[in-house]
Amino acid sequence: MSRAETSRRGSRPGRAGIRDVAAAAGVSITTVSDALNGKGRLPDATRRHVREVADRLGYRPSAAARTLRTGKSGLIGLTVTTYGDEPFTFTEFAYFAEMARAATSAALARGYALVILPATSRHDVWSNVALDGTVVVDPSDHDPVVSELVRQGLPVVSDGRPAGSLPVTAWVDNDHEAAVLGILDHLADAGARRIGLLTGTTTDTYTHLSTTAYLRWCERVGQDPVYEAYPAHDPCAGAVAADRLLARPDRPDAVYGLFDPNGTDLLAAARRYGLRVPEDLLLVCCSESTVYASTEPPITTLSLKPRRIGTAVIQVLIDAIEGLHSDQPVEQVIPTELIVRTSSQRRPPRTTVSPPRSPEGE
Amino acid sequence: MSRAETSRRGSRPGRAGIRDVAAAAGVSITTVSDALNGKGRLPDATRRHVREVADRLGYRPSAAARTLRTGKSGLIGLTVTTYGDEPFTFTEFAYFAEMARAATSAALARGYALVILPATSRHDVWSNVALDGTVVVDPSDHDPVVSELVRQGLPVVSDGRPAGSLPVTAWVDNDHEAAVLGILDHLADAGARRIGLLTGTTTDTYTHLSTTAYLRWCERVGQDPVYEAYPAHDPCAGAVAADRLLARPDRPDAVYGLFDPNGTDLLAAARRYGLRVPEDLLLVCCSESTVYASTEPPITTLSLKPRRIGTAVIQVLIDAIEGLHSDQPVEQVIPTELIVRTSSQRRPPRTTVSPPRSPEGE
DNA sequence: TGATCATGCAGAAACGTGACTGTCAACGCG
DNA sequence: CGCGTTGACAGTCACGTTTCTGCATGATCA
Repeated sequence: MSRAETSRRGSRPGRAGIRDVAAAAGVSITTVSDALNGKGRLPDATRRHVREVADRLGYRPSAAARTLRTGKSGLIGLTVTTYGDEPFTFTEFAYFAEMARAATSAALARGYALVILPATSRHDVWSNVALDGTVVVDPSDHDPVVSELVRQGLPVVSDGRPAGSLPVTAWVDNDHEAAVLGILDHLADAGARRIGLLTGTTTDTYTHLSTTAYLRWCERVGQDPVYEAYPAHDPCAGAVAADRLLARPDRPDAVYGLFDPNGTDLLAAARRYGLRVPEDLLLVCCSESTVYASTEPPITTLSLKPRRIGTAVIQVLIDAIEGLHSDQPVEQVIPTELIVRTSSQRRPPRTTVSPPRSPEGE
Repeated sequence: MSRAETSRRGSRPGRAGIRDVAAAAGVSITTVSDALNGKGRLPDATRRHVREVADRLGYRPSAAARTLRTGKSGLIGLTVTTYGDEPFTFTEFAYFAEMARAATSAALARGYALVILPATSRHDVWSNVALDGTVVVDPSDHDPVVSELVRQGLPVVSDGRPAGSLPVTAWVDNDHEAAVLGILDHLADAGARRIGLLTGTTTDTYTHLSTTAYLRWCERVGQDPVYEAYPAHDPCAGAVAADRLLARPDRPDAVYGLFDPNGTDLLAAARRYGLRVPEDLLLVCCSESTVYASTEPPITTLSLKPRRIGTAVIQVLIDAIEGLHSDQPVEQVIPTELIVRTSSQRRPPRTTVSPPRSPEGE
């Protein structure tokens, strides 16, 4: 029965199927499949011949059919808990962008592609895409999507240790407690007497762990906690909270801001109150943005190394997908990096400013 | 033949198939399919019953099987031309992030999801995912991936008008020429006598159109062009080029920077040379970043409205996918927005924004 | 020389769904 | 009462792969 060539006339004229290749090469579809996938036992001559014919016909195997047959789609879901309507979160934006970039790159290197999906539980979208696994960034306590995916037997790896009893397959995170303690010690070493904190009102683990570490440090060294909390998803609220923190009667002489925009917010607030940085106020914030290298003055930042996290998350997830999870632990901790700049050093290395060369005094 | 329940024992125990639902509901799989998809003619009682049983079993239709059958996957590829190894480009990063966010949101609203794919022509990844269409951001002259996709009959919509004879289905872009002319007029209105340009050495259409518009404007008003070009993908090269521009003997008294980081670069360079902004130097740059609202001084920026572009690209693409392209043009121009701040106003307290163009100029 | 075995390939069964076709009863109508 | 019509479903094929099974053919060996 030669229905291959004839009955396919109704399909896309530009797309050739495996049967067309088989007919053109004078072999069976089994041979074509084996030749192209490197399976079976075929002489090199046949293999080369089939590949040549396939190339000539512009044959591309149907991803849908392959997925249906093999059960593997090569797709990995990427989702971020969102605080608003947008699919991405606002606050950790530079972090997420870097992390997503590294994750995309790492996945691509192993033959997988990333699908951006909403954290909301929209069944119609989630169930319409065949996933091999999912990356969840900063999952909330009882994320219904995560539970559903795990229930379906899909591996789920989270960026950020899961809160509560979220049944993720594995997670990758920083040691936020150690990072905060390191910063506070760094500020104290630079001469800070009263260190304030700009934190969030959200209940995610990052905010929680960092704030707890701050409070414990304060207790240890005998300092009264000085902090302001604000809803981290509101960009304006950060500026207001920074202003409030510096307007307090017990004004801190050093501040650590947990979120990316806090550096500029605090800098602007300091200017308003006539505080010089770092002479009157030491500043550190957690950020991946490069703008803090060229602010006036440059601001010391804590990098959570999103590139490394994104890469690690993907490696762990794909290992789980391919059944290579072996004996390594399913919990991975990535070290943070403190990028020390002028804003946290009481004695800044006076940079010599080159004199302005004015060619024609204006 | 009741092989449905028995032969499926080898599959995932957590996943029920349509046959399981049919058996549990006491109907045929046709009825299940019709009931869940709203097709056929079924009494509401049967429809509700089937849906209830499906929910109870946690039935989720196989996306792969549905894709194979219907030919639609609900997936849209998103790719960006890359200048390095990373899948995303560096320079237009804030732009791309905003655009991708809006595109994701718009796609989700219509039941589609976005797949991040590399611009490189890696067949093994591209052909492993079943796409309904693709968004290409700033495609290069003769992108082989685009040609291949179009050849397969897939709709391709580009962000940025295609260079050369790239056979895209449709495109969405700003009017870059008008934007540049508007900025130059704006700077001239503010008192600029010699306006410089910080541009790129790349050959993409954005850089090309903008630079050409600048040169034409210079010719029209009789000013010698003063510009520096640098490879836009190198973050350090921007700072060097900004420095070089302000070190020239024919130093401009106003500069427009085509790329996102140019604002901070130029500001830093101006500080090095003791130039006050805006008194000695007027500054505008093209950026989507919010940091320019709180720099010292705040910098006037041109926004390309990536949110609107991302949304428009997705709408056009999905219309093409679903065959709704109707009679509207396949080329859509999104207006830019000039966000005027202190850096481009010689008299800061002036709040009223001067009208953009004066047709009776030189 | 017949049994064993590796080689090179073909046939056909799935994968899970959507859609087309067919069947059977009930019903209205002349 | 016979007949066309319609509602409510069931059976079955096809989507395009991968893969299991199996059949020839020639080589090797006891």
